[in-house]
Amino acid sequence: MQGSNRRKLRLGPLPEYVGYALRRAQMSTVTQFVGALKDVDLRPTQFAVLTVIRENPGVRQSEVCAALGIKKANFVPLLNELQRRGLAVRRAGVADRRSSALHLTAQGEAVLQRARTLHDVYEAGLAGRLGMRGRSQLLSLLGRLIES
Amino acid sequence: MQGSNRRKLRLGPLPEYVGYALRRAQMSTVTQFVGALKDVDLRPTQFAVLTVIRENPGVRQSEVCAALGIKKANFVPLLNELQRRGLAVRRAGVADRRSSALHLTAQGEAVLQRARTLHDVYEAGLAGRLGMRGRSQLLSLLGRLIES
DNA sequence: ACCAGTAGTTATATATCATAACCGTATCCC
DNA sequence: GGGATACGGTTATGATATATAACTACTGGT
Repeated sequence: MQGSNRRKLRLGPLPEYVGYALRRAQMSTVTQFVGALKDVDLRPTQFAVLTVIRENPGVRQSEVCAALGIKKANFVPLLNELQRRGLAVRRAGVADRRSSALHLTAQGEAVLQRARTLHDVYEAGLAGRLGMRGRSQLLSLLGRLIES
Repeated sequence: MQGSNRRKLRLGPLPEYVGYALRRAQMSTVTQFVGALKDVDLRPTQFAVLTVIRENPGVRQSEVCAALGIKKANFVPLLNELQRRGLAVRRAGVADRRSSALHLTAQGEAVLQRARTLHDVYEAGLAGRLGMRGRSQLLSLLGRLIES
């Protein structure tokens, strides 16, 4: 990343730690993700939010938050940005006037469509490293860590 | 996390994405890590830095940065904090007066020792979810994602 | 009509991650 | 040996992520 400090350091037990390996893997994949989707300029969380809204037109903010593990307070600026960019909108709730119903705009649909194409390339790159079998094993193993 | 928005949302293709699964798994494990080590009050990065210094007494900052994927600029406040807490020290470099040689203090050694005990419990919890075989598979698969 | 709870917002603090510019020192090389 | 160049570390700064508490507006039950 910088400097040619290529004297190999001893990492001790770190490489044997699941948490450490997860951290490093995630740092690496996020970087790749951002690079792969830079044409549509979407970060992983934004991509996930758009996807959930698209799959569930009219959802409430708190539902998206619960589904993705985002705090409702942090969701506000996140959605503001998507709205500012014309990708998603808050519509007034019909039954419950406290809540807003989230929808993608036509442009949001288009951008998400394009993002998916780019994401597919990125995902294929990961699958290439893992192999088909490895990929499904990984998904299964990570799933065991997620369930709280 | 909040609200009883337990209407199951459709997540679309998200659960099939390696990147998304990694993200969720890491969110979950970091939370567990912080909880497990709250008695010694170490975050994952601090724990990793102390470990590397301990394994390589006298390392330079940039070496630790390269080994752990930390930007040198961000390493400064990180180490400042460890030094402020009396866990690590910068000693003047002997051969090269630009660099500082990093060492753990006696207290740093003690805290790291204690941290490792706590970390072992946390790691065992993860291993319990994965199984011994699953754990080593996971480490292997994550390793394939890390090599850039 | 009251009141407890919910949806969303605001304000705020901390941690994380990235870039660029800078200082002092070391190295290279003529 | 002296000047260009590179390196180690620091500072400053900005963007992003994450967490908590308090507030407004509204809901639903009794």
